[in-house]
Amino acid sequence: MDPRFEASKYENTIYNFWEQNGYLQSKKGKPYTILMPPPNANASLHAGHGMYTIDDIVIRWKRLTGYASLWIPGTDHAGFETQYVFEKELAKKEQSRLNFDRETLYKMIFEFVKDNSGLIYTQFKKLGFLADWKRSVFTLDKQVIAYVSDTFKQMVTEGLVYRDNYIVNYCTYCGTSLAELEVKHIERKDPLYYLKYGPFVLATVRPETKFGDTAVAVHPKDKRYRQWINKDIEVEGLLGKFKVKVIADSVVDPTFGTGVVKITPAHDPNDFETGKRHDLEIKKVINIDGRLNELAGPYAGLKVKVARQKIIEDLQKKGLIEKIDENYEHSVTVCYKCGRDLEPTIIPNWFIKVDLLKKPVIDAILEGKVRFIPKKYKKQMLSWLEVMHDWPISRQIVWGIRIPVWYKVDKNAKNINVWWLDKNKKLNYGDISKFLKNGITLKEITSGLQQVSAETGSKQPSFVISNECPGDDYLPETNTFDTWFSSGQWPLVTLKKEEYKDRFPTDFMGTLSDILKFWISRMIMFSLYLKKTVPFKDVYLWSMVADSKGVKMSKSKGNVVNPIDMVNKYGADAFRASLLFGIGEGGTVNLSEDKVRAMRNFTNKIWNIGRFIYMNRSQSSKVISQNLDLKTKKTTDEMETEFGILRKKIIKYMNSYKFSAAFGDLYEFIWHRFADFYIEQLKEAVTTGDNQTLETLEKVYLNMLIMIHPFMPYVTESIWQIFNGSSSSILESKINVS
RNA sequence: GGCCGUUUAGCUCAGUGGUAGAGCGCUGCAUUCACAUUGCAGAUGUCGGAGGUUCAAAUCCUCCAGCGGCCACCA
Repeated sequence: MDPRFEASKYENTIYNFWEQNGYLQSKKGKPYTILMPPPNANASLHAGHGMYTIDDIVIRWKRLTGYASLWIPGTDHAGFETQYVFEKELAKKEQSRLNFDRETLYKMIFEFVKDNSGLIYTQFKKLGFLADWKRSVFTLDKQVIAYVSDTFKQMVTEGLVYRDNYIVNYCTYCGTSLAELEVKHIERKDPLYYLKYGPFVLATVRPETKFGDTAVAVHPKDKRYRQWINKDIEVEGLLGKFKVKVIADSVVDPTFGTGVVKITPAHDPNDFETGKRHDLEIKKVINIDGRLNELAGPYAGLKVKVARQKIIEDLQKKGLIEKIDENYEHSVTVCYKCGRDLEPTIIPNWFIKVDLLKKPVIDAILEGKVRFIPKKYKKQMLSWLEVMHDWPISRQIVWGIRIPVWYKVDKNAKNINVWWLDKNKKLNYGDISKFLKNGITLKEITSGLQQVSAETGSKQPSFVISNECPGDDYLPETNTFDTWFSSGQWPLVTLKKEEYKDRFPTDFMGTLSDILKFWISRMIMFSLYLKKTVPFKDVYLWSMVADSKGVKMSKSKGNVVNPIDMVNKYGADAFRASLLFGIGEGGTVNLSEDKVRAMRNFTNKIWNIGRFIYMNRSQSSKVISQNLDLKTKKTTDEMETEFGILRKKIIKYMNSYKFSAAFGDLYEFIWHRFADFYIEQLKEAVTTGDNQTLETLEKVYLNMLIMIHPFMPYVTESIWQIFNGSSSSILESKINVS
């Protein structure tokens, strides 16, 4: 044995050994199943992925305690995320999504993802993950698309899906609407304009939406304005005089500004709700390209921010601005992806009614059918489920599973807006009837199709749900499902049919806490809806991996630790252990090179204990064992007793998922009790040929190796094979937990 | 504004009613010894603050403050 454990010398050989000898597959025994949270197909490993180690520890521990543990991997197409990355690549070539029809764009992204996928699995293997890679599932695999489409069909049939014109947060840059979870709120200073508005003065940060005002609201109990309620007022505006109704609504805070609010249902979520309550007209003045439309008169065609400046100047000229508060602080909703201001706007969307679906989820959590570790996430989950609104599932991007809907288009077709490229690659936009009347064929439109937006409500065209095109006179819905709509069905598409009998619900779901609401909630929801049972029993949430000071890693801060660098330098075992050592369960994980180095030193300590025993074993194999002297006997007895106690403690910790505590105790025992104390005490006896003591040392040592194997698989397996032969595996060992 | 978490050594963090702990860093000593990626010894703490419960509180309770997370609202 070398005087040092050189991880790089063993890791590949050991992993290949596991792979070639079927250790990635489950063995006989009681089933135990973990589904890997699918990373983005085109991702490469970052520090956060390191936490998948937790799942691997559980898989290995369960294997050693006699379970047929199985870890099924997969990758996610990550719709919005991936298209965003791809569009950035396009932009480098001075192109944009608008240059391509949707089919071409889809194919291009598909190729892009294909070129970049596979890397993360190679990296996972480097970390030693015992996953059954042959069973990998991609969320755009045929059977997944079919399953997800069937779910949609069933939900439509059961009345759980509706289309509606709904105010959504729309990112004019990314070109799609976002769910509430995908928006970010930031605090910002913006000017608050006090506008003269007929008999009133009112405060707004968005004067450019005033062309879409369809009411003015005051608080019902506000005495100042009581006389105006339900009356029309005449307002002098930039486009001349107009009349607008005064309504009373308790959303108005009489102490804010002047206590008067303009209501713009088309461009503000609150105003939209208010508008619904008072049955107000909806006047859209901003198009989804972020520009004002013809209702804005001379300002039509201007982008929102430009228009705002111009409008303010013009209002000032007309003397319609009373004052401007330049230091107004408020929170603004921005796109979580590109950081730009979101435009609340009304576009047709597909929605899932969640009221009926979320109830069983809440019950299951309350009944403890799904447990959360750490416990605080149970409360967080429940409080979020309570306020959960209907889920807008349509995204106006191409990278994803298309909503399998086809609109019937006949001679009288209308109420369907289309964006399409003609033969000359020129983008056309408008109601489909306009094009058909001008002699353009449906085929021409579909071959260059970018987007379809069908009206809702009474104007909604008829449609059929089908994966295949039902006929020549149909136009496909171009919206795709929200990524979480498909990944939410992950537990329902990863197992083989026959496995649902004994591997479902699965046992453990270890994932990052920041997708608790996006993903975990939806998986439970879909599973309860479709399978009438929860998808997994225990959810283990780990927090963000941060740098040594607890600061989130980011390229701009320059504090990113590359896991693969750490693995190459110090070994996979050291990197894995550094994510666990000295942390609280569910807290921030601080990663630093110092810590990885400390753990590398520990692997070396484990190795050298083995080296000591091994050297003496080969030397003393022919020496006849002596009678133990009393002191030596007492020490070995103590050692065995102490290890016995530790063993029970570790089992207890592992059963309650206290990985850090388990590893910490093993570290303490192996280094500071076994090596520093017992070996030192017994060294003389062993080196002078006391075989019996050496055997006891070896027995305890090998048992220790088994216990720590889930945490440090490579060094333990390497030593095991040196002691027991290169065809043996530590994974064949059994830890008796009873 | 609501809920949750957190505050312990220079740094990063464990600890849970009974003598304050680890890793890294620091100081001194040890070298043909399994390992210097080592060993031994040591320094550094009013355990955020104030009250309370208890024979006994870092640990349980109340209040306050700082930090963090989640949610809601912001014309």
